[in-house]
Amino acid sequence: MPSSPSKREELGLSREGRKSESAPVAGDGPVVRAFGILERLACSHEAMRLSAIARDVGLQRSTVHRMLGLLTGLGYVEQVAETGYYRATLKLWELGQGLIVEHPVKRVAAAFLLDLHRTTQETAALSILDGEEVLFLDKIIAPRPAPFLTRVGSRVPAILTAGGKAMLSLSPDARSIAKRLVATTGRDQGLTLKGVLQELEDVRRQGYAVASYAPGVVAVAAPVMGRDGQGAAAISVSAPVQRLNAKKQAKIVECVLTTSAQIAERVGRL
Amino acid sequence: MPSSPSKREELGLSREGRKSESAPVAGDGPVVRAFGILERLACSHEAMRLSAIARDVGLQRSTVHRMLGLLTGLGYVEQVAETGYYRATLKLWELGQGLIVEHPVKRVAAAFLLDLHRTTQETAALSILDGEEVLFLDKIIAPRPAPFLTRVGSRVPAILTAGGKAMLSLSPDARSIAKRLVATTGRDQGLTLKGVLQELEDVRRQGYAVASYAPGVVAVAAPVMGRDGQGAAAISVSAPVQRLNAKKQAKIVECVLTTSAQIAERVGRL
DNA sequence: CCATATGTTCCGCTGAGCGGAACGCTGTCG
DNA sequence: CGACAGCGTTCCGCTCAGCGGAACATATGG
Repeated sequence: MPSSPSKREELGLSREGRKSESAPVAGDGPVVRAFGILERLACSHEAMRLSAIARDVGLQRSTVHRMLGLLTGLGYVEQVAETGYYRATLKLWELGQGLIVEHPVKRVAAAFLLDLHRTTQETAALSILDGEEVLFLDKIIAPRPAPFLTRVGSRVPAILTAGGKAMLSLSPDARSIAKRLVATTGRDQGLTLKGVLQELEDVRRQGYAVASYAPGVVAVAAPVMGRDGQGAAAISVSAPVQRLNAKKQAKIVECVLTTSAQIAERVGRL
Repeated sequence: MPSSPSKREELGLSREGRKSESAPVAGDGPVVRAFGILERLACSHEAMRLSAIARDVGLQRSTVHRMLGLLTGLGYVEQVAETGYYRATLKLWELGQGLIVEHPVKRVAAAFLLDLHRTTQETAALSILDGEEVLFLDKIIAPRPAPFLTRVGSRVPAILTAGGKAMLSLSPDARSIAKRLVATTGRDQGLTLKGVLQELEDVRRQGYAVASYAPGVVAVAAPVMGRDGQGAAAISVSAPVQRLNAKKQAKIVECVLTTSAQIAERVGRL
């Protein structure tokens, strides 16, 4: 019954383009353009001048001006009073917050994540697999935090993180995803398809994954099994190598495994 | 010299309309309609059928169909495979998360909020004043949480919360805001303009506010002074009345006051 | 002072979006 | 079983929202 043409391409939030354009949306319809402008603004972190936006999205200044008027009317954008620069408001955040609050996995996992943090005294995180990337849903950072590269709401290529490997190890299309990932992001990491698949197999067998995405911090992750046997999500504990020894790592592995099982059980019977 | 016509009306996220329509956006341009549909979907919490959306938003089914196609292509919406229902994706959340992470006040306040929670052992929250409403930016909930009505990302009429009063007490247009609020939401609360203004005056003098928005839980809040002397934000501590006595409340007041001063100092010299 | 870049307004043109109508499908009721 | 109702989807002619070039006003600054 369903169906829909629309090619549903990559999300591609282009994390903070600094001066890179988020996408030349010229040639599309008004709706696409409006979102292009809003996204550019949302990624910017600072108020932008009209012409900067126009340049980035590749549209006429007059067009951008009108669009910004619409977006302002809708409450997604505001002008800084003195400078006249444009800036995204928090309305987007409000909307998004309403979404995440209702997310079933994140909902039940929250409490367990807190427990996990308390017993290990390290950073605990929850992530899901979306396409070839891992999306961080929640994170409880340790008092003395390690220099993490990820934050809640950010994306990372799946094979690079422990959580990503954990979920990939249960995915039926792991092979094709791994292939593409090795070809693209794995290029400079020196990853081989064979090696990756072997590792995923190991992960699947032992039930947890280990990885070091940010330099100097290692993460241990276990998949949260959905009722379909695939990995619905992954929980992980990350700690700087200095604070880690064989014994502590073993303990963390154990905690992560039991916690993931508990979450899976609660998610299973929703 | 900025400028811009656009009336910038209420945000009005219409928290979970259940079956109320988020807005009859018919008669507007494509951009406004697209956002209307997306908002409706984002507030829904469950996947919706095409015709339900069309009814709520007051548009032709064919129109909604095309719009949903666009939104799907952009990655903001997806179809549930089996049922064909439509649902908002987490892209909105990702975008919003990028915004909030960079929010200056929330950034510096986060650590202090955690301290505040640790020393008081109760729920600590950070809110800002937007128009006549208070918007909750952050919250650290106590282990045994009280039955809160608010969540991060939600809005509440300003006079009803401790944080709102704290910020209002420093606002130059407190009078006009209070007037409108008393007329609307204060109607059933039995608030009088005179009483509210008197209370705000008291709050301004003593530097903190007390309120009980959710039944059975009282909150103590202090404004975080911006460099312009107005309240840039407010921090608050909430606790169920059972856990509260005069001595503990006094301690909380003290903690909240010192914390707000510390944050203000750090925010001031950014 | 002119030169440059910006934000803003104006206006004729055009195609993206519009919505009525029709089609295929799936249930449901008589 | 056929009639019916509601749904998602597709088609198509119409039209107005959006388009962008051009002109204008207003800073910056050399």
